[in-house]
Formats: sequence, C-alpha cells, structure tokens
Amino acid sequence: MAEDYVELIAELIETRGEARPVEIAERLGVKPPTVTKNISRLKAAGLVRREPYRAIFLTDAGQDLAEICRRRHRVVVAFLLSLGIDEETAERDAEGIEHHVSGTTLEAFERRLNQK
Amino acid sequence: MAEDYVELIAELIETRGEARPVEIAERLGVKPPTVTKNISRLKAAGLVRREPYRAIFLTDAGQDLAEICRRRHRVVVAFLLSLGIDEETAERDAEGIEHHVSGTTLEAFERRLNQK
DNA sequence: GTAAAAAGTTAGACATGGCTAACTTATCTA
DNA sequence: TAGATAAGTTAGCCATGTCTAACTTTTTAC
Repeated sequence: MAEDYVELIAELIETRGEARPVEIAERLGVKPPTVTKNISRLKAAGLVRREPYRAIFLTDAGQDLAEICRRRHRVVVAFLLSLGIDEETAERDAEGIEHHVSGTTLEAFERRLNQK
Repeated sequence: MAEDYVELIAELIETRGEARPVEIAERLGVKPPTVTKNISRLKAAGLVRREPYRAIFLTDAGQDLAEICRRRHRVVVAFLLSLGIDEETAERDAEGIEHHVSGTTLEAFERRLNQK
C-alpha cells in the first residue's frame, strides 16, 4: 500500500503542485475515508508529513521510496511496451507486477531495454 | 489466495499422491490453522472437496483453475529464465507476478518465448 | 461576511489472511 | 493394543484495507 501511495503523492506534487486526499482517492479508486486512514499509517511510518485538512507532503524517507518506486514503475512499463503490449494494459499490469519484481529481475528488464 | 492453494494442491496430488494440510502449510510458509481456515473457504467457493482430517481433493472447477494457474506459472517462469534470470529468483518473482499478468501480457510472453 | 458546496475526518462495520493456545483425531511404534 | 507422536481443528486474537453514515472544517461564491 505504502508504495502506491508515495508514488502517487510524488506524482501529484509534481504535476499538480500538491497532493490532496480527494485526488488520491479518485486515482486509486478508493473512498476518502480510506485515504485518511492510510495517510495516518504512512505518517506513523514516517513517510509523509501532514496536518489535518491540509495537503500531504513526503518526508525524506518518503521521497526516497517514491523515487525508487517511480523508477521501477517506468522500467516495468517500458519493458511491457517493448513486448508490443498496448499502453493501457502495460500500465494496468505494471501496477500489479512492480511490487513483486526483485532487483535482479528489474536489472534484467533494463538490460533488455538497453540492448534494443 | 485461492490460486496459490489450488495450484499447490494440484502439484501435491501429482507428485505426492495426495494433498495434506501440513505439506501445504510448509510450502506456503504459513501455520496449519491458517491452512484449515483457507481450505474451508476454498470448499465454500466450490474449489475443493474434503472431509475433516482427510486429504484434500480438487473439484472440477478447482482443477480447471489449477490448470490455468500452473500453465501461467510455467510461462512466467520460462519467460524470466529466458531473460537470463537465475532459477531461484525466477521462481520467487513468478510467484508474485503471475497473479497480476493479464491474458494480453501472458500472450506476449509466449510469443517472445516461441520466437527464440 | 455568510451560506452553500466541497473536502476531509471520525466512528463503526466487514472481509481477508495471518497468528497462538488448547483441544481432538489419526497414525505410528514398542 | 496402548501410549506417544504427529496431524488437524477450534477459538479467539490481531493487522490490513476497504466501506457507509454522520460530522467538521475549509473553500467558494454570492
């Protein structure tokens, strides 16, 4: 869960300037109370900083994790696309696959991408 | 969950002659009570047949699902191996990845395997 | 500047999947 | 065949992640 959240929060801050629960809820396909609860958990885990009713920010640890996740996500999507898979499917499958790809496998994906 | 269980049950029946909770627990890395509970759920879902304290059998629906899962598992592992990933990592990653691979992506994997 | 709308939170419920402790049933073995 | 061991179950707990209903806070728009 944490990975999906920090990844999305980083993206929202970059593209929208800030990360708001309502946006997160829409993007993840969950309801606002779920986001509230999960953001509290991320805060407890030291990944986000946040005051009630305000926008959400990533801590340094959160940013590091987000960076790793986003990079991995990009590699997985690019790899699937390189197999001729359509963009929508590649995005959807990557969302599920990325959390189970070891460093070894990720490197193999990158090697394959580079050698083409 | 169901997929991991029926896949393993099918494999145990094939290699050991029967599927026993203690084996399932070991292979999945969980404790026996967890297996008991999950087997009840599989029974409720119509995937397995079973009397208390006896071995576990797959229903027709369970066998169909197991067949799909095992075939998909084999494809994912073979694909990872074809990328030069070591067997242990391929098995471990496949376990996580296989549940998130769409039909489209699975076909892409197979295409790639066949064209080599 | 206030009232309405939007956003966010709290409380409480539910399903899933895991655990330990304690018990029952089955199997093995002396 | 009886006692010990192994296997399986039951009961009850916990964490995660989801939801709805009701409430509060913030923002927006007159």
